[in-house]
Amino acid sequence: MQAKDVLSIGEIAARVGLSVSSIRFYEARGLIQAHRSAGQQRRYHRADIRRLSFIRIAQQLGLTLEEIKAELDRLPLGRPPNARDWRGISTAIAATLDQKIQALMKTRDRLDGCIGCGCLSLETCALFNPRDQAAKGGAGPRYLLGDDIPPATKASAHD
Amino acid sequence: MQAKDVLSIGEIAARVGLSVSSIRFYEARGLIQAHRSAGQQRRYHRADIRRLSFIRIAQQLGLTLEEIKAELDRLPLGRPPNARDWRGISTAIAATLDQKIQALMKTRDRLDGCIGCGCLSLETCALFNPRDQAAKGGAGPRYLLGDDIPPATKASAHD
DNA sequence: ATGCAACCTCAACCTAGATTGAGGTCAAGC
DNA sequence: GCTTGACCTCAATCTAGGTTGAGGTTGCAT
Repeated sequence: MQAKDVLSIGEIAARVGLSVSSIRFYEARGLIQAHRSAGQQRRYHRADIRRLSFIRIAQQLGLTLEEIKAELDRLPLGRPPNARDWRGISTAIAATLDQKIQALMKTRDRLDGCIGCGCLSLETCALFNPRDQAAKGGAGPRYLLGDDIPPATKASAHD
Repeated sequence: MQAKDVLSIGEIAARVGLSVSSIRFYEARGLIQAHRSAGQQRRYHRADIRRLSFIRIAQQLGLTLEEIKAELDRLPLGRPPNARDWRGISTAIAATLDQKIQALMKTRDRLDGCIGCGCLSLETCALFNPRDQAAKGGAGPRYLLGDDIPPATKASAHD
């Protein structure tokens, strides 16, 4: 297990369990950079393994690439990040996760109330109220989980 | 407030707080049906208000349209669903939600362990382990939340 | 010095969940 | 009976997060 300091994209992909195409995609999105060989092939440092692994984990945790980029942008520029740097941003992400869990539990409780009260009877039900916008605007269940709520859409619902 | 029994798509859209285009989209996806006027315009029944509202709520709860369709398909066919029918599927959804919360909390705990153990040190870390596939395969954070885990992808990671 | 796997770019395609626009029809009020 | 807003279909576009393929280079081992 010789400590190889410079890796090709295929090598680093195998190391972190990502596809080559994803890594190029992340580069296009600004989450990672590579320097190039004389023939324009991407070359990575050992430290990039950690960076890519972090991306993978953060995705498992439900963060968008935008969010992940925001965290990564807080890493130091001049030197490779150390354990403390990583611990810092992991802690930040744990907090984000907590918020998402809280939001989900709150919603769960509301649903409970709705079921309990013989609800789904409209008008009185918070979940059924059209003015109670939450799921509009993007793909996926994201708003629900604690992200920005987009400004109310046109739905002129005067029921 | 006259009880109108038949509604146009614009009317029902306003009632439930959805856009007209979404409702057509849901129809294309098989979540709702309309009968048609002589001139091919969609006509909805009062009972469809509840159906569409349910779709909205279930989305807020983070279900995909596929999942929502699966629930709706369990409603009776011959008659309009009653309160008990709705209560039944709401309960089912509460259970799904619980699973998602559990999964999220478990992941949160794992992250905690990782931070605590001075982790992010690779090799030993469960979250950092490439073989620990979870976020691959589709869009969004969905697998994480307890959905099907897709079969392991090619990543030949023999680190 | 050559062969071939791995790399390069760029464009097209994919799913989910829609919105927007073009071009055309319906129906209700005056 | 005509105007006008609401409706119709169908195709294109969008975001997120990628994959796939075409067509063309690089670079390492023999």
